[in-house]
Amino acid sequence: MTETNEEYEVTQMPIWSAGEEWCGVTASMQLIGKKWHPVIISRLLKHGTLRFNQLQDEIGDITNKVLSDSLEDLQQKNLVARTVVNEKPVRVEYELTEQGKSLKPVIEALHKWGTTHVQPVTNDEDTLTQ
Amino acid sequence: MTETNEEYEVTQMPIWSAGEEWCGVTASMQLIGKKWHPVIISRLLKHGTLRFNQLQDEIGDITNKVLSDSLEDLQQKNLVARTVVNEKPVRVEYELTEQGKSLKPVIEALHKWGTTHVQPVTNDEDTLTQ
DNA sequence: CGGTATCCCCGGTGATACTG
DNA sequence: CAGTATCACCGGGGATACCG
Repeated sequence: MTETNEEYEVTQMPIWSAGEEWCGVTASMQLIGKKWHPVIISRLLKHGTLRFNQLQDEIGDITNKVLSDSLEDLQQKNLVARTVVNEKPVRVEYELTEQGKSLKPVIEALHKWGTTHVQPVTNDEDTLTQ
Repeated sequence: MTETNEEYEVTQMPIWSAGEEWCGVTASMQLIGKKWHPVIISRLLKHGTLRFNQLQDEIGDITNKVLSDSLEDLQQKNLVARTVVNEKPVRVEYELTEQGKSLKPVIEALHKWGTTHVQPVTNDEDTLTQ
């Protein structure tokens, strides 16, 4: 609630590194460094708006609780907005806030690097010599 | 050892999301999604080569064990190279591999977003109205 | 200097079941 | 449909001490 579009303020401590300026990398990681956050955000970036179960299907192997917790965390951080549409049955929609959308370059960088520099292992058989 | 410059192969499972193509975001997070990895990498990107204690000083609040563990992990993932210089006392240098250096855009994106969109909280007093 | 070796703790993650 | 409510686990992260 209290739809403020302000920046989320980091309260955890280790933000400053000794003798260095503010570490933006650490700051970012505190907001999106959780296991499922980047995937969730990338999904919302791609589809715009998604409902709970849609999100769950998109991601595939995430439990209710974990998805719920993650979304809650993302809301607190003002990266995701939750909208309840009073229909029958109730529909709940999730979308990125402006803050969240501003993460696009970050997610794209992650995606690009992942697809370019990481080799997936199709584990039908280990083709490793050792 | 065995200085292969190949791509690290992901062995953990949840790489594919249901009905979707390879998820590069998840892949990336499996490699650099640990708490200290991005900071370490950003430090090495900035300084090129650093010794153990230099790295520790740069980061500030990281213990021996954790830094050691993180570096070990980064080596396994072929992102960081370790060189032992036999002097007295022994000098050990860490630098990014080519793989590691290729992360530059990612780290830059994280840094830029963090410095632009996250407000640091200098906790001398809570200036929050609520 | 550049690490190991222990030990411990907490919370992120997860499985399962239940609800408005 | 969109979640809570429990309970449990496991390992990343950390403090401290020791070593070649």
